Amino acid sequence: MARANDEVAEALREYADLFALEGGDAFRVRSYQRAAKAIAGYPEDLRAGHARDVPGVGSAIAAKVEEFLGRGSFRQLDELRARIPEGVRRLMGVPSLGPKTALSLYRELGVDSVESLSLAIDEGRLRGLPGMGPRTVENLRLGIERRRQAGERIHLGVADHLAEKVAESLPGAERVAVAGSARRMCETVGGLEVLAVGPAELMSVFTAQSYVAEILSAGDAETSVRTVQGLQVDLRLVPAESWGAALIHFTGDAGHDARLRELAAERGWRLSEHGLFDGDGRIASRSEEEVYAALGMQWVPPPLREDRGEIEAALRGELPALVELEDLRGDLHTHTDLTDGIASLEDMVAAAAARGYSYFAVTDHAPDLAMQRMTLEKALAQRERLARLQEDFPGMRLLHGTELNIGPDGSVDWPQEVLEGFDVRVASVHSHFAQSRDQMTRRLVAACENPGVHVIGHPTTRKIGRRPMVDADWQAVFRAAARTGTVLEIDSYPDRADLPSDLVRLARRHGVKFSIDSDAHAVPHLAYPRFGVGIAQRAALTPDDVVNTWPLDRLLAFLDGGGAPSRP
DNA sequence: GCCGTTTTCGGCCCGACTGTTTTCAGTCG
Repeated sequence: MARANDEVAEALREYADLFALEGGDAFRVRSYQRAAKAIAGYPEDLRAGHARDVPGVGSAIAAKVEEFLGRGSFRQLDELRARIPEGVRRLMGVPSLGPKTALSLYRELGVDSVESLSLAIDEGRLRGLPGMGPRTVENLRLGIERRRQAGERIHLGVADHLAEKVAESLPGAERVAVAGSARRMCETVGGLEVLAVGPAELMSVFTAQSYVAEILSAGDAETSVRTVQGLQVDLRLVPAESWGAALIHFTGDAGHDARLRELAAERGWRLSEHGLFDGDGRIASRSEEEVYAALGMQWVPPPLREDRGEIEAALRGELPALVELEDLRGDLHTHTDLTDGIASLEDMVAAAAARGYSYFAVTDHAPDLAMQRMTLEKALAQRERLARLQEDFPGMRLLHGTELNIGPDGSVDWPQEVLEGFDVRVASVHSHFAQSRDQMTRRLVAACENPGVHVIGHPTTRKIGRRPMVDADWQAVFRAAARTGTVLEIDSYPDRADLPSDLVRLARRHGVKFSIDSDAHAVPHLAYPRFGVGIAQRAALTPDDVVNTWPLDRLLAFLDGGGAPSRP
């Protein structure tokens, strides 16, 4: 499955949890957690490089990493695993149940799994334990129940929709904004953090909404509810003068925020959601820009706030100029009702023109996806319709494309001479998802090496919550894409979000170029690239990395250059 | 555990909320 880095990171996370369970020093726990996160996000494979080069990894953790790479574990982890059953660690997955409670339940009652906790609660055995009043026990019971039915994190498209609904339901607010992982454009989120400026009554307006299923906690400053879909939404009321500091604090992520507070502390100041203070004196708080500037750094775009080096870059004034939605000049992957879209060619093109694009590719499915009933006659007829439509849209170049199917052996459909008639050739995996890692790698590499293929569509084929990524040696695929000048798609469809940002980051290191496409099957889907741009920003892409920010001439020259490196 | 433009030792981020508690521990973000 994963790169060595991901396995190492998971082992360190487990070690951090077990270490915390035994009451280990909190600072050491944090060191293990930070190292795990840094290793997971490190672009080089640890097997090829030196763990010591990863920030947050010192000699002690480097030794553990080395031992893990050699034999799949390390001594200290083995020892903790021998003392604490796996189920005790999983107890910490129950909301409101942390390491202290987990260990106490295990030591006092032998509770070593969520199931045995459930049983202990039902039998009333928690009563009498220190800190275990009736409400705490009831909250544990509810927490287990909620966790059972809540399921997975949701993708950003669903979160975005809910965020709009929440904002609309608070008309009395002077200002409303979504913070948290949704603002950081994470591909999936576990809940929504909403900030508002407005009267105290907003809280009761909020809890009375029809989308609220349950009130989890309620205070003057923050209220948490669970929605009918099972998603947690936190609303925080913020004084206008603290808006910027609060946005920073609740946007996170936790690591980024902690580093900012350390920077403040180094200067003898204090940073919180209320502001940046020198003693009682307020230094900055009204806007994010003001707070970052007071700390001597550039404003950091939310998608970069992960404590993965952005703080240092911002202090040096060297943050990359991230690709923005406005930079996109076109869309290279869209469908119409000729195959599985629901909008006509004319409607899709008109909507694309309204977005101000300077080029637009229609890429309906190719014949091997038999259910789409594509034929050469239909494709050629569509090409003629597109040519006629072109006359109505002089400012936008219409490109006739196709979405090819990458067969199990890496070949694609349409004969070569037909293929050459298309302006844009996206090739995607639509079947045989369960191939072995070797087969899938060869398949994707072969598609990259096919000179008829311009773009690999939704490269991992994952669907969030429904289908896992295919198994492939991604480094090998990225090397092939870079070598052949094959573009890798960032499919913006929110349940795909494919490539995911961590793979985009890795691919970029290999010199791969990307296209941010909608994969639209209907007119409203043409707005999806805002999610794809979020993925690209999380991977620190600049416009030069994204071919559909380029002028048409440069784009076409790159595509038809068979991968010759292209510079602006 | 990690880390260093006052440091190789002694620091290491902040506040809200809950429940159980006579002043605070645990959890969360």
